[in-house]
Parts: sequence; C-alpha cells; structure tokens
Amino acid sequence: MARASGVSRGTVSRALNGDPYVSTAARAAVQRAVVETGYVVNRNARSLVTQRTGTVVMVLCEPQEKLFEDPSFNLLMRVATRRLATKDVALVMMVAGDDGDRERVVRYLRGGHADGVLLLSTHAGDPLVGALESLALPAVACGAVLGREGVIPYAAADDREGARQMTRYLVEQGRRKIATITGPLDTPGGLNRLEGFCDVLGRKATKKLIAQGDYTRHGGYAAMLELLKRAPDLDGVFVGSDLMAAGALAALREQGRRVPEDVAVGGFDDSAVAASTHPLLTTVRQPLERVAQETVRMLLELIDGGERPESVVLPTELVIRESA
Amino acid sequence: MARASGVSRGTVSRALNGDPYVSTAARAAVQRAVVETGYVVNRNARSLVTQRTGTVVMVLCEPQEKLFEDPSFNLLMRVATRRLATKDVALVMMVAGDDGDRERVVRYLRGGHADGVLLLSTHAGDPLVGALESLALPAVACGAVLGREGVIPYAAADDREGARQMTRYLVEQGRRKIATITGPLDTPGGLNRLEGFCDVLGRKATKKLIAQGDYTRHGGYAAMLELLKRAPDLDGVFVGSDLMAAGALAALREQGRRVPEDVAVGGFDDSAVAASTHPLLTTVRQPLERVAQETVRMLLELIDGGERPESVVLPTELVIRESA
DNA sequence: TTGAAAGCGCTAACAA
DNA sequence: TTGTTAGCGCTTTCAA
Repeated sequence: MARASGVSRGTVSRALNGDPYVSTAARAAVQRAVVETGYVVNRNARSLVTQRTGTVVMVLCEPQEKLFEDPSFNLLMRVATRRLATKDVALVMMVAGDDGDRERVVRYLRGGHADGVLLLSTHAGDPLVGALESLALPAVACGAVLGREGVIPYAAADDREGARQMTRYLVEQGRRKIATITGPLDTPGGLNRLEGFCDVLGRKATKKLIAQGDYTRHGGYAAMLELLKRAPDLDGVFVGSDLMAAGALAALREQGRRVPEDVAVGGFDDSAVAASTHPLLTTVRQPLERVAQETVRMLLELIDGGERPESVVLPTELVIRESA
Repeated sequence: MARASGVSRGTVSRALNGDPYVSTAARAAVQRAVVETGYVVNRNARSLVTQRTGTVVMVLCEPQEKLFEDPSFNLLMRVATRRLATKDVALVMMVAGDDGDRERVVRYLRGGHADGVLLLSTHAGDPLVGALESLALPAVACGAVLGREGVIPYAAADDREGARQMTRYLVEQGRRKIATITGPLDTPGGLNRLEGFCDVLGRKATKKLIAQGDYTRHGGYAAMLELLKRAPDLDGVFVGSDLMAAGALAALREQGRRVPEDVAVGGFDDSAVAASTHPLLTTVRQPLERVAQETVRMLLELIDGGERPESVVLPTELVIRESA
C-alpha cells in the first residue's frame, strides 16, 4: 500500500485518518492507491494499537420472546444505529436473557470487542450490571437501571409524570373506577408508571385495581380478564404499554365491553401498535428518538474519556385518539 | 504474563490454546497466573495473527419493523447463539433494512470483524447478497436465497410440501372454496408456499382467492378483509404464517365469521402465537431448531475451509388444533 | 510535511 | 517439551 502510493507507511496512515499534516499531493496519491488496490484497513491491527474497536454493543437484558415483540426496541435500535454511524461506529446487538447468554456477553466484552455498551430493559438486580461495572467498560442505559441509578447514567422518559398525565385525563373524562395494568415491577417503566397512577388516584388505587403484565400483548390480555373478574364495574384502565393495551382491548371486546363507552383505555409509548388498534389508542407519547439520541451521546462522551454524564429525563406527551 | 507464570510467552500461548505439548507443571503455573493477574487475551492481537475473530454475524435482511414481530427470529437466533457458543464463537446481530444499513454491514464485514455470516429472510435480488459474494466471506442462509440457491448454501423447511399438506387437509375437511394469504413473493416462504397451495388446488386456485401479506399480524388482518370482500363465500383459508393467521382470525371475528365452523383457518410455522390464538391455530410445523442447527453446522464447516456444503431441506409436519 | 522505526499483544515456526 | 524469534497491519512518536 505504501509502495502503491509511493509514500511511506506513516504518510498513508496519516492520510487515511485525516491528519492535517499531509500534502495535497500525498493525499491524492493515497486516495488513488486506495481505489486501485481496493484497500481496506485491518481493524484488528488498528484496534491493537489504538485500543479502540469502533463498535458498540446493545445488550438486551430480557428473555428474547418478550423483547422482540415490542416495537419500541426497533425504534431505539434504529435511531442508535444511525447516530453511531455518523461517528463511524458500528452497533451490534446481543441478547442476555439467561445466565448462559449473560456469560457470553461478558466474555465478548472482556475480549475487547467493543468500546462501550448500551443497556436495554434491565431488570432490578440483573447480574450483568455488576459484571459490567467491574469490567469498567463505558455503559449507558435506556431507562434507569433500578438500584444503580447513580452508577449507570441513563436517558429515559418521565414515566411517572406520563402516568400522571394519563390518569388525570381519565379522571377528567369522568371515569370513576380506574384500574391499571403494569409492566414488571422490577423495571423502571413498570414501577414508575404505577407510582404515577397512584399519585393521582391516592387511596382509590386499591390492590384490586392493579394487575401486573409483562409488556406482551398476551400479558395485557390476561391481566385485563383478571381485572374484569375482580372489578366488573370498572370504567377505565391505564395500561403500562401499548402492546399490552392492544391485548387488553381484545379482552374487553371478547367480554362485550365497548371502548370507550363502557371502559376507557389509555396506553403508554405511542408506538406503532397504538395507531393500528380498534379503536385507535389514546396513549402517552414517549420521546424514544430523543432517548436513543441522548444515550448515544452520553456513551460516546464516556468512551472519549469524559466524566460520567448527567442522566436525562425527558418529558412525555398525552396523545388523545379514540379509546379514551 | 510470561513473567508471572515463570515460563516463556510461547508456552503461555500454548497452554492457553490447549496445545498438547505443554507439561502439567507449566500448564498449572499458567493457570495460576491467569487467576492471579485476571489476565484476558487481547482478541485483537490474536485475530491479527490468526485471521480469525471468533464471531459470526447474523444479518437480518428486512426492515426492522417486520422482523422483530415474528417469533421465528427469536428461535432461530437463540438456537444459533447456543450452537455457536459450544464452539466458542459469539453471535452478533445486525439489521440490513435499507441501503444505509446494508452499507454499514458490508463495512463491518470488510473490516474483518467476523468470520462468517448467517443470512436471515433475504428477499430476491437483495444487493447485500452480491456484496457478500464479492467479499468471499463464508455465508449461509436460513431459507433459500431466491436466485442464488446454487451459490449461497442454505437450510430450510420444505415450504412447498408443507403448504401442500395444509391445503390437502383443508380439502379433506370438505372445504370447497379455499383462499390463501401469502408472504411477500420475493421470499422463498412466500413463493413456495403459494406454489404448494396451487399444486393441490390446481385451477381452483384463482387470482381472486390469493392475497398477499407481509408476514405481519396487521398484514394478515388486512389481507383477510380483502379476501372476504372478494369472495364472501370462502370457507377455508391457508395463511402463510402464524402471525398473519392471528391477524386473519381477528378480521374473521370482526366480520362475524365463526372459526372453524364458517371458515377454516390454517397457519404456517407453529410458532408461539399459534398456541395463543382463539381458537388455537391449526398449522404446519417448521423444524426451525433444525434449520438453525444445520445452518450453523454448514457455516462452521465453511469457516474451517471446507467445501461448499450441500443445502438441506427439512420436512414439515401438520399440527391440528382448533381452527381447522 | 515526511520517513524511519518502535511497538501494540499475540501466535507459530524453528531450534534447542 | 520449551524458549526464541519473526512477524500479523497498523499508528505514532521522533527526527529530519
């Protein structure tokens, strides 16, 4: 390569990496040689010396079944991929659903294959988080890591306030008996949205009116049936995710309840499913694009040796459609 | 590291890589030093000399939205991850949904980050395939790559015969007017299942009775509505995937058709959704675990410098539940 | 602005 | 069975 362009290895390297101290002539010669020989840098060799791999791993801390069903992950991943690409870093995905997976991910990371980690959907007490901390690898989470909020910086929607917005809205619509279907309570979305619900309803948020789902469509369906059994006279329900809300709508239809006439249904996320349910789902919009953008920014800062960045919490927005 | 264990670098390397020519004493010394120093090999350095990275990329050739909704991908990925792990190779995932994505994947691959590629859900004429071929990187596909069957080895279910099984079954059940919802016709599953359907029905498979879906739940829903409009008297439908069948069931219910009394519904895949529909879905079981196993085996052979392995086509099985 | 040279951490061929 | 040595392909001082 140095020979092909008639300059030294050092100059080639400088030209390729945009070093300003390269003459126009040399730069042109290198450019030409690259085209002629179809040259591609060997990233391993580069990594060996720079200690950088140019790749970031997005780790999905969730049994795969659930994960993939949720359109939010798509969006998060797509946006992150794009943002990282502008800095010329690749995003790869790994799933850490069980112990075996987790060990593999840690091995991969310890092998020095990545410069940083983007954590998705961590549950409280996930052992992967501890492993990551001891690796001292830059890591940022989408959504708080319960219990490690001070350690792992994150970007997240304001789940609690979002839940309040929706619950308040249901109350304002004159609903008297409002239930909720939560996500898993060891996730920030599960926990904080329930808290927001309780903030508004106070003592009216009885245990009977709270059912736990698992962020899947089927989980929402099952939880809705359960709620109808426990409180047949409920007239409103705040569901902790759009996908679960879609399941809840199916259950309500099956049980002959009209939405929103008999029961008002509010979702959370404003994901693609919200726009394809019957009736269209009234929901809380999460600024997922911005969550992804911010996480990527923070991770890149961390990788560049910056201080631990401040976590950011982004505002949500009520989106009123037909179901409430 | 060599110093810590009191032997030479060469011996350390041999001990770590399981070379038989290492004395028990030396091996023990190295082992101890590894524990004491918390040593981890630098994979970049190793890759630089071995020309192996120990990672394989699973490339999803599909706009992400569709992809992730389908439980089949989960299974494929989970099985592949596990099989590869036994050979100590990591599986990472990348999505190639649009041109930008594709370019990124190719760059990553050209960067020498992976030893091989597992292709998922390629569409006919996907430019990525050509790029991959010119990279001369080992590649194997789950499901045939339409148009490159002779070039990219694959493992797949016998889609055509599976479709025949289901269609024959519907006929045997006395259904007289059977329609079908296909997958995209530039995918092997879309095309071959339609062909199997036509094999059995012959001239009765008129254009009016064929609607195209896109492997999503919503696509199945929309296609079913369309079919009901075009042929209100249909009494059976073979749907090219379970997820689309779930959508079709919703459409039928909405239109007041009973399943299976008025309309018999057959799916394809036997994925998790088939067991959670109402009524439970009669479907065609695809041996996806074996597909994943075989693809991994073939890819590993290829990576080890073996000849281009024979593609394998695996038999399907009719699973009778409630919907037909 | 450039070339020369010194490694990055590892494996593999060779000699002992 | 082991130590020695020569790179793998690249970046990055250091001098020039």
